[in-house]
Amino acid sequence: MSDLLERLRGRGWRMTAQRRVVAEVLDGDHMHLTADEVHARAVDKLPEISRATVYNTLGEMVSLGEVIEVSTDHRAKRYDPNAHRPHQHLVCARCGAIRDVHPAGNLLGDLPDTERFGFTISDVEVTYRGICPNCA
Amino acid sequence: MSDLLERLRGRGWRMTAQRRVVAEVLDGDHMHLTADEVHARAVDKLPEISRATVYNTLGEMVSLGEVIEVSTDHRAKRYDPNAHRPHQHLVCARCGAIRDVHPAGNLLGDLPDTERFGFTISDVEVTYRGICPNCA
DNA sequence: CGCTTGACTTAGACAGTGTCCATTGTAGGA
DNA sequence: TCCTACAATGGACACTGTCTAAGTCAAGCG
Repeated sequence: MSDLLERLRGRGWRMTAQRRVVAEVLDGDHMHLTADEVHARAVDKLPEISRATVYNTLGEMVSLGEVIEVSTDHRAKRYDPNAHRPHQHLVCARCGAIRDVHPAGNLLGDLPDTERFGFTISDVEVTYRGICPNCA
Repeated sequence: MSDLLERLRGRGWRMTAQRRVVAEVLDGDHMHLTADEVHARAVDKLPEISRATVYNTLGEMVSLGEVIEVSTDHRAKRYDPNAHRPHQHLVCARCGAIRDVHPAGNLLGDLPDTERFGFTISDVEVTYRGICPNCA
C-alpha cells in the first residue's frame, strides 16, 4: 500500500507507530501539506503523537531523499512525497493552490557559463506563479 | 544618489526620515539583506526607528514593485532592490551566498500549455543551487 | 521468550521571524 | 501656522521550527 513506507523500511529505518502514521499521511491523497498539517492529520490516527516527532520524521525523510521540502509561499515549508519524478511547482497567487508541473526546456542549461560565477550548480528550483481557474 | 528614493518620491510617497533611511540602506550596501539586517543598519543611522516600521516600509516597497522579496533559504525573507532588471538567483548551498543571474532561455515558455492547468501564469521564480568557488 | 540497549518519542520551553494594535507623532497642504 | 490624514512606535502576540531531559520501546541476542 505505501511505497514510501516500503522504501524507508528497506533503508533500515526502525519502524514505529509514529513514523508509520507520518508516512501514511504523506502518501495519502493530500499533497503539499505543511508540517503542522501533517501533525494534525497524524493526531487523528494516533492521538498521542507529538509535534517534535512529526518535525523530526519529516526532516529525516527529506535527508533520505524520500520527500522534498517546498516553500512556495514565504511561510511554512510544505512536504512533497513525489520525490522520485523531478518536477516543479505552479502556485496560485490568490488561493495558494499548488500543482506539480513538468517544464519542457533544459532548465539547468538555461544558465550560461558566464553567469555561473564558478559555482558548481547541482539543482534548479522553479516556481511558476499565476491565477488558477477557480480564482480567475 | 538614491534612484530608489527618487522613484518612491515620484509616486507620491510621504517622505519621512524612517523611509529615507530604509531606502538608503537598501540602495547602499545593497544585496539581499533580511528585514532584521535592514533594521540593524537603519538603527545605525536613525537610532529610534522601530522594527515594525522597517517591516511595513519594506512591505510597501514590495507592493509598489520597487523591491523584490526573495526567500532562498527557508528562513527569513531577503529584500532585493534590483527590481527593474528581471533576474534570478544563484545560491551557495553551503555558505548561503547569493548572486543575481540572468538565464538565457524563455523560462515562461518552458511550461507547455498542457502543464498549465488553466492557470494564467504571470511570473517565474528560479533558484539555482550549488557550491560557490570559496566553499568548493 | 524475556532482557538489554540505544534509538525514538514526548512535552514543553525557547528562538527567530513576522504581524497587529492602540497610541503618539508629523509631513505637507490649506 | 494649523489641521488632519497618514506614518511611526513599541510591545504583545502568532506562527514555525528547534532543542532538551526524561521516559519509552523496537529489535537483536542469549
